[in-house]
Amino acid sequence: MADNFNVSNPVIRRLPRYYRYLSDILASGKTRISSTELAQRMSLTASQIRHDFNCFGGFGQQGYGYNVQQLTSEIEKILYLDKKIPAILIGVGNLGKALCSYLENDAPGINLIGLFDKQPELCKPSSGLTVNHIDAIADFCAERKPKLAILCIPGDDAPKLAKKLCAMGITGFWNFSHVELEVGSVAEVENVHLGDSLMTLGYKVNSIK
Amino acid sequence: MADNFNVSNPVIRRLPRYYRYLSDILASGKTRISSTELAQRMSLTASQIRHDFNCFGGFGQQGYGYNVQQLTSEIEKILYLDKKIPAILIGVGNLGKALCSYLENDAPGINLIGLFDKQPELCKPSSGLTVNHIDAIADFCAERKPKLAILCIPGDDAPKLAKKLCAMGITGFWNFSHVELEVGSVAEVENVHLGDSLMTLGYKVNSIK
DNA sequence: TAGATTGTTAATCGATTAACAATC
DNA sequence: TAGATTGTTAATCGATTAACAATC
Repeated sequence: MADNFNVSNPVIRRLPRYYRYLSDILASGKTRISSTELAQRMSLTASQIRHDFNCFGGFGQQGYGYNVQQLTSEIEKILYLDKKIPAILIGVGNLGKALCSYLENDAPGINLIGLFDKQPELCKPSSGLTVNHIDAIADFCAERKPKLAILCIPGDDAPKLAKKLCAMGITGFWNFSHVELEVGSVAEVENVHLGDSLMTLGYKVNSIK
Repeated sequence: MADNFNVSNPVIRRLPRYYRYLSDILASGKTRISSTELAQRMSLTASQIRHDFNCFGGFGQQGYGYNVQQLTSEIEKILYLDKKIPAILIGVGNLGKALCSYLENDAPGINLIGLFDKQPELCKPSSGLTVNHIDAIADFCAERKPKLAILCIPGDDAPKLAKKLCAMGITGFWNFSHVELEVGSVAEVENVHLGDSLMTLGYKVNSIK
């Protein structure tokens, strides 16, 4: 109902997790669920769940709870999973290939339309898409108008390339390079810093008494 | 100096980022830096930086700032990057292979000692390690005592396997499967939910006015 | 109607920021 | 000594939790 005009980052980051759990619950055949039960399953508080859902208008019914089907589909809409964002992937190395097969199968809200690499002849395209030379990217963007770029390239090259891609109409980056992009407010950036994630885990494992 | 006895999660999650930036600054030849300058570079507040560092005892000097070399090495110690945690990787598909080559080259604080798959004969080991059958994992753990497991397997199999691995002495999971593990308090879990990350980005990109 | 459970406001908690005395 | 900048405490801000009236 209401649109995302006042939604905090912590809430946004919880939405995909709600969606995952609710999809499973829906698949299990359950038709209704209360905030209390969902909270138990997800290790959250019922209060937080109701609070979160109410950012978007409230999908429940007093005395009943939430209809699983309806709630799932509402969150699906909030996350725009029905719309498929056209995306390109740059850097078809090991990681790039892994992401390709994920994106072509069950990735949510995205449509991979182009692959690019500095040395396309070295990349065996396991996917249906051919790998283009990176110099072809400007023409490709002008014609096909991708909105999202997935960066699987070495860190040093990433910031410069990102800036260029912004000028070509890219408004979102899924960044797997090990550095941070400087794109100001013209694009959204989601960093997947595997090194940071691993160091955090290492810290915790080493800290176990 | 002081040990990690009262460090909040947000602080822990910022440590790897500090480490990345400081390593770069060190490599650039700069020998001292103030909290104000570091804050500008990292888009943080100087206050937060001083606050964060003081969780561990304070590494600066009034009137001077921080010695880059010393600060970097302190954070390196805090993150235990000198210790290499012995780790195994399970599921040598596209993603598993990508992580292998990352882990064998420049991954921080980890030492990959074993690879496992349900169908090892189908996995071309691009690395120096051979791929073992997953049934060999118990014997391997008994002998080599890995502490960390990297799960690159389908979601459905992950929770059951994780539980078994806990019993084999694993105390940390780097989880790339799309479900959450239930390991109670016997192990640390760091989830890399690529789907969640992508949905968050999709939400933001679609929300741009 | 009575019971259940939401939607929503108020209270609490924790993290971030500001301020400044300590001190190099 | 004067200037700079930390370490640390206090103030602010925002997110989470608790409480309860609304209502199905």
